[in-house]
Amino acid sequence: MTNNYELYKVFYWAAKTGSLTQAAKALYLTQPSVSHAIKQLEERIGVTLFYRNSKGVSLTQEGKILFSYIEQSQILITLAEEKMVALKNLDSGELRIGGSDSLFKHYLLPFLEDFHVKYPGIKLHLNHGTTPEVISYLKEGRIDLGVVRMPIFDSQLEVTESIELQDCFVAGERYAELKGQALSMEQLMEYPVILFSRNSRVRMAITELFEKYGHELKPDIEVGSVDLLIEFAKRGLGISYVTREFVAKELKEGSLFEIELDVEIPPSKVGLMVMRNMPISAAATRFIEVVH
Amino acid sequence: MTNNYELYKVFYWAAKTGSLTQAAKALYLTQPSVSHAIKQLEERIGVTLFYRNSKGVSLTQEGKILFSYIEQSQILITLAEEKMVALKNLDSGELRIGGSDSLFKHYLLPFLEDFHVKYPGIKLHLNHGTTPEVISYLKEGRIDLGVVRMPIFDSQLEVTESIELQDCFVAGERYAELKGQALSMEQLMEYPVILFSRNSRVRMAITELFEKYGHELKPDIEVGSVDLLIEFAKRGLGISYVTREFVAKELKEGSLFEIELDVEIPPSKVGLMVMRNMPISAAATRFIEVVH
DNA sequence: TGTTAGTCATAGATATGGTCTATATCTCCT
DNA sequence: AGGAGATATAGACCATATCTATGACTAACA
Repeated sequence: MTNNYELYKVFYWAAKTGSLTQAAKALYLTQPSVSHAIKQLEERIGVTLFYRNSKGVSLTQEGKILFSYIEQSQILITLAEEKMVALKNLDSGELRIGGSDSLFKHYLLPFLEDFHVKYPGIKLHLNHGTTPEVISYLKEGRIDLGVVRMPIFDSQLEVTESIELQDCFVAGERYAELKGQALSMEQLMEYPVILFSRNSRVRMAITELFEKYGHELKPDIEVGSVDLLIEFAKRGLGISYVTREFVAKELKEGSLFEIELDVEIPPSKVGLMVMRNMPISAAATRFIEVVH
Repeated sequence: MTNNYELYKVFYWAAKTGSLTQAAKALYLTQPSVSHAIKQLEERIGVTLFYRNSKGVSLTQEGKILFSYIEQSQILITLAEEKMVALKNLDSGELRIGGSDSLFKHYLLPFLEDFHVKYPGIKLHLNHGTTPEVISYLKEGRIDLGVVRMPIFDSQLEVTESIELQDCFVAGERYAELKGQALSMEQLMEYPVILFSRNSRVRMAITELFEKYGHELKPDIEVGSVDLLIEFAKRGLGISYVTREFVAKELKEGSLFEIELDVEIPPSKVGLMVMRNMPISAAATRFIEVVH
């Protein structure tokens, strides 16, 4: 049986209101249209569904049975449509973001707070991982949006640049002697260096910069979180390579100071990645606007 | 939002098969039709539902949410359609018959048995009552079919005549002296008469017959069931007025004998009543055919 | 690296059939 | 009897669902 489901909508309203005329009003149709639709439905399924009275219509035994199914079905469709409106209006839905812990904590946090206050119906899912992991999450469809350090070269991704961050070397009081100087790379490498683990974008960038000048930068200590980089530097275990904006507090209070180099370290940008040629959810679209 | 529900059917199949081409086959449409339908649905609800890949389509986050509702909805419609087919094929449904106990027992029983064996999916509901009760059950829609004695004069009812029954007076051995005679009404009224309760059609018929000849027939005993009529007569409590066909066994075995009158008692027919101008269920239609 | 075979998307022509207006029929109520 | 409701019917119309033909893209493979 290959019925036009539109007929069930008419049936539902006719049964619900007990009147073809009322159903027509509810559906913005004319009474003859409804009459015709009901007749057609009855013919197609081969069962009489309504008694036609002088004051309206009422369901036959079979009509009641049909209605018990169709009513549920129509309610579900109505709920579905309401849900879709909610999703579009950002009253509902979820936003899955991938990125590094440090970017979440030091960069995204205020945006996430604002967004959550403004759209409390949207569930936030934060998935941390390295840049390649975040990219693969994106490609697998496990996240809607990736937040990583630039540059990103991947033709499947659409990247929009966000703020610029400046990385730098910092140390604690133990190395106070280095304050105010501009060190050369060789000089710096005399000291114990603390770097983020190998697979990070920041680590790759500084390693490449040293290589460009013919040096191989090998850390004495390798850690897996920005917090540890900061903590180790503060305690005098060595010189940490960190993002300046992420240690703003420590620099201001003096527990860390910046060590200047005689070469310029290029700034790096934060990139917001989504899949190219893939539709983006309303929530993700709005969040990118907010961040940007 | 006033959507064409037909679009949800297309959406369902596209999501289910993960391919617009496959959905088109399932729906006996062409691929461009499906493509167009999906696009239209997306535009109307303002949400992108599918990722278009080179090997088919897959649901977006929002699409998955919509699908969770629509899937249930479509399943219900499918169940409804199957149920309607079952009703039409008499694999399912119910048949509600109103009538007197005696007609059920002595007249309808074999038909009911046959019908039940042939259509075991149809539930039978037997509602006993007097003729006016049965008629009001019909008008209230509580039964599909009424089985009563003719004649029935009610313009709202459509009556088809069934078999002819012959009522008669019977007595037991105690009144053996009356065997073989043809009594006059006066003679009969000398004996104790046992009649069915006042509101029955049979009682009215015999009362009217006596009135027509200027007699008032008043029973000495009035009972509420045909079984009691028979039992009382057998035990010699009086002369019962019963339907000959219902005491066939007793007449044959000799526990009762018929008392002939010198006037002819007109036979009465059984009528099958349904509401005029009201659709009749498939089950009721079939049952009437079987009985007739 | 071109070829092929599978996706889905688009454009434009077509015709189905849903919808309308006008009117009839019926029932109930005054 | 007449009016005010209800649904049913007939026929015209046009919106739009659907089709054909084609394009664009991707993946797999020779």
